Amino acid sequence: MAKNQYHHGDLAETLVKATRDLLRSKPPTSISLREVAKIAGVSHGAPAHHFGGKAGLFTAVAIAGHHSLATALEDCLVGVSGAEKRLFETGKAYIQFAVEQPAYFSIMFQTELLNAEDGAYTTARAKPKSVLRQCIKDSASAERLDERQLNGVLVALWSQVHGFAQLWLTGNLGDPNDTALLQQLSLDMLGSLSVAPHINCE
Amino acid sequence: MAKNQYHHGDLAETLVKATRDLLRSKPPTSISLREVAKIAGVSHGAPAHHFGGKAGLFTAVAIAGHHSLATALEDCLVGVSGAEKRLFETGKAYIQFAVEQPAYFSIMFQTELLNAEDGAYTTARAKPKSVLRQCIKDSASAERLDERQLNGVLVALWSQVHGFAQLWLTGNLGDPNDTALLQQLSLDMLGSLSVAPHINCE
DNA sequence: CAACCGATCTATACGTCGTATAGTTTGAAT
DNA sequence: ATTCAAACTATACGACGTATAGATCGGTTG
Repeated sequence: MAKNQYHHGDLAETLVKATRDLLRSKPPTSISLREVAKIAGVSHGAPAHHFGGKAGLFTAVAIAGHHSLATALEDCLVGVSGAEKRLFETGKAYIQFAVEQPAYFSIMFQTELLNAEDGAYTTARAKPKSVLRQCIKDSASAERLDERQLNGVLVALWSQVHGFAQLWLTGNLGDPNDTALLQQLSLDMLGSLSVAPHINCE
Repeated sequence: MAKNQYHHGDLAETLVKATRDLLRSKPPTSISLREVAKIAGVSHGAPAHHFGGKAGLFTAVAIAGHHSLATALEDCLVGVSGAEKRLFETGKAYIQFAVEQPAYFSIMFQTELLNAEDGAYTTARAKPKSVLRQCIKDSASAERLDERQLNGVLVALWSQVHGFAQLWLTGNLGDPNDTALLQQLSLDMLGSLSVAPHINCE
């Protein structure tokens, strides 16, 4: 809280927030520690003390991102009933999170920019996964699934929404600015789970 | 071919190949132009002339990667019959490509490192997509699908294998070195298309 | 055959970056 | 009041991407 140059209290969080703000307008790769430090009003050497280096700062940002994503996945379900609908909403929320803050989302999974072995990071990134898992587990027909099948569905669903997000953000599915197309494609995709089996039945 | 310092003929391709080799042992982010130039035995300013800059070189590598991926997706189907089996094999091939050369695969979709608007790049990255599309189109029951449904299935499938690849490579699904787990998870996932509808039926 | 010329590559320089290190300041405990 | 660890600054260093001017080559033209 203190505005003194030294010991201003929560520089760490300030730096994380500054990085998050920068991520709204530019990708992780083009963000420099010096730029973050300047925004926070500290010397460019300060971040290293709190985070050990650039990877450390990015890791802290990624951790916050995973917590934020997990929360978003939980919040999208308030007042939503029906197993199918709940799964559908969760998928939409995952994609929405990624699309609304592309750079924030991307840094969360760009392990070569992070201290991927950091315990807090591995713990944090397990949260969205467990929310998805619980969501699937709650679905009515999931009771018939054994642990391995449940995990298969989890991986399949997670992969689907995650892959869609990245493919969309990188322009592989069409113009990333075409929100109408995004709406259509994401719904078609989430709905195609009931279409896909036609293929399996040859 | 000439070993003279000047005009050695195909420096461009030499640089691309050198980059590809580096990608076997380190991620794109940690590769420097100067390092690539040194391997190719040229001055560190040379790459800029051929590719305009780092992004240009990476774009050339990404283009080669997409061609390579498209070829892999085609080659995996020789002698494989049955619509379901062919789709299955294509999915496996996509994942295999990504897992065998993680950095090569990742640079292909890391648009912030590339000249994403480059025509040759956008053309090249459309190839794997069209191979997938044809594969789906060839499946027996796909005849019943209209254009939009077909596209929905394409996006769903592509998203699934692509997302799985990235989640796996970033360690989100388990130890990336556990090949047995990879085998199990990928098969479970690809097979879960017939399990998923249970969820939709509530 | 000789002069030329565009393309290819080198040499050099510049600003920015991440990081390491030594020094300075602060708040709190003794 | 003094001490001390933590927080932050100041400085320096090597590596990087890029721009630019110069050197060198192959091929073409007269």
